[in-house]
Amino acid sequence: MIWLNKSQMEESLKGFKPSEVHCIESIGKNIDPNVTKLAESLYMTRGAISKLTKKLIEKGLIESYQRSDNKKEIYFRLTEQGKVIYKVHEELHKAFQERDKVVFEQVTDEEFDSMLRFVENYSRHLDAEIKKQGLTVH
Amino acid sequence: MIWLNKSQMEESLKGFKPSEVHCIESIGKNIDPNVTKLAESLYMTRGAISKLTKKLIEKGLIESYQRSDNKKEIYFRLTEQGKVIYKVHEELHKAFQERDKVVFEQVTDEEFDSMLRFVENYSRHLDAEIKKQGLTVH
DNA sequence: CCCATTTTATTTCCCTGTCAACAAAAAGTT
DNA sequence: AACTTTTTGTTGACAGGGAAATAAAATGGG
Repeated sequence: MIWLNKSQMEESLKGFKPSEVHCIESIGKNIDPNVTKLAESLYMTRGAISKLTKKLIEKGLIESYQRSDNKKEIYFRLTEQGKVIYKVHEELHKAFQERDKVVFEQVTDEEFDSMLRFVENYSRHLDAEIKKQGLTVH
Repeated sequence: MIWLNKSQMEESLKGFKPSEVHCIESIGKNIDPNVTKLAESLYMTRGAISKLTKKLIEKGLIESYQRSDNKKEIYFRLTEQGKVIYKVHEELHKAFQERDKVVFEQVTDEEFDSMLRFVENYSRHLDAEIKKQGLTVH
């Protein structure tokens, strides 16, 4: 086990695009993710995911596999190298959370609740408006 | 003066990309905007603005002009056609505000203040962190 | 079982915006 | 004034991602 500090971790992710890291993250977190699942979880088109996974396979960070009872869907898993990136990203995420903790700690429960309530409210409102008529939101 | 309802306004903006409308909006709001000013206000590179304005000129929505005492900077203004788009967008914006008013009215002053305070706090924190060391935020 | 429909993944084409190189003008320095 | 540096705008190469067309497999209905 090798321990890296924050800048070392950042350095080791330097060679990868945010979208690639996000894709690795999503593959690591989901169970049996396929193109469609990844597209939904990353809010991208299947076409984009198809290209992204292809690139990640070429880089040796992920690999694809199929089920014996399904010749259509293609699933992905992390390679050992991919798992390293996944871990580094996860640790880096924690480090940033730790760094920013002070700000979030100052927020009281009441304040947090009211913010959450507002966001949920607005979200519900927009969903309703979208359903009501067109597709535009703003 | 012609009055349009919301869907009619949306329809009349259909032929323009969001970036184009935003650019028109920014040109309409700023005084003597040049490429650099627009780039800053729209958080885009000068290259992107240069191409965008070129396209808007071809479409006849804006026109460029120079100052007699400055042969370098190029300013933009809306044409009559551009002003129409500007107005429609502005009205549409108001319409959406009106539509969503109910949600925002439910937020009390205290709640609003606490949200604002949090955001300012976080923003200041991130600025400080960026200054402190690298350029990364997350 | 067979055909129509749906789901899934891939590919091609296209558009948008960034980056880096460049040219021209302005500003600063000596 | 003559130079260097900075600012400003433009261009071309490039990459990322969306839309639509396509192919292949799965599902559903008769």
